[in-house]
Amino acid sequence: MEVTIANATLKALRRILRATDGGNRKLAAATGLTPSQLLVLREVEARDEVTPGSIAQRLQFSHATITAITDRLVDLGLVTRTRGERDKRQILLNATEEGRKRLADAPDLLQEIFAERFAALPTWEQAMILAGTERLAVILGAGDIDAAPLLDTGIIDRSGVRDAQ
Amino acid sequence: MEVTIANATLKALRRILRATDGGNRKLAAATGLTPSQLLVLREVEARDEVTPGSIAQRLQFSHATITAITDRLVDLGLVTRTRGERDKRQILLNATEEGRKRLADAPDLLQEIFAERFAALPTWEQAMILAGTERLAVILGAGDIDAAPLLDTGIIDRSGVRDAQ
DNA sequence: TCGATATGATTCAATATACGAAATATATCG
DNA sequence: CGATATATTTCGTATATTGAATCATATCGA
Repeated sequence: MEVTIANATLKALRRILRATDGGNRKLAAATGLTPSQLLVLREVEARDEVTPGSIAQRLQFSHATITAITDRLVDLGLVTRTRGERDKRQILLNATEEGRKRLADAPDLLQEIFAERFAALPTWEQAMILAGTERLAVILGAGDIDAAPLLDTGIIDRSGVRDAQ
Repeated sequence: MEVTIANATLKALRRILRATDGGNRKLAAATGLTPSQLLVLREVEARDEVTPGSIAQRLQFSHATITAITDRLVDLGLVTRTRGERDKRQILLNATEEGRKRLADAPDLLQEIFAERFAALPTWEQAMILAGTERLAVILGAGDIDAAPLLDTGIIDRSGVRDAQ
């Protein structure tokens, strides 16, 4: 059964995930935040006026966890809580100036790595990598990739990946 | 300087990281382990006779953390501890049968996703994605990509990012 | 050989993470 | 209005994570 292309891609992808993995901790440490705090702060800053619930969903955390982390971020003065006006059950989170600054100051690890190595590649190769990576992002991200259904409903039985050839 | 390609690639890469991120938690939950435990167990199973220290280094965790997680894995009967003979300060970790089984049973989330979506692509596109992804893995992984030196000593080309603190 | 120092691992204390279940407040629907 | 659903928080508990201190073994220099 020819699984080679998919498998090789998976293998490469795992290497990428592995390589980029440890960085998060270091990065967070550099900002004086924990990885989770950084994650949440990023989410809040990216789109203002977010509710804890939406962050929980997006980050695959429980509401309780988001509440706890938000508590800390508010204590640190990086995020503010406001009661929603349209719907008073909701809480709206916003990043403070300090919060935004903290994020802006955070060194972008991937960026650094790229600055060193990606630029050295010939343009055609850069273009190829871009194309492949974007495509992969679409595949993985398409339709709000939620692992839940896959895991919950019992793993897809198909053991072999069909491979055009 | 054409930063655009690098930037677009970064953006796509972040989407990938984002998409694959939540999965880890789900995956771990599905195996009855925590993400960290799964991470360590994988490491132990991959190469037998590993020392806690090497895992700590490889995973960017402190020794204390590895000790704690190992305690748990031993309690669960998934890993064994043995004193090293060559060097009696060392502890050698091995995965038990049960440990290996647990890993084998763990659903491979990326695999599942690929089974559904990757196979649907035309071969030429699969090939392109593979090429790009592998190249990216090399770039990111080359020379044992350790975030530490980059962050700690600010070796980076001083193009703009200043170290936070 | 001995003593100084280095290394590998653990223990300890403190904080943060993460969750489910229950509680609270508000919305919405009939 | 009352029933039910939704958004968030509170609470209790288990785990994660770290730095500092500790213990045992290695190794190096004289």
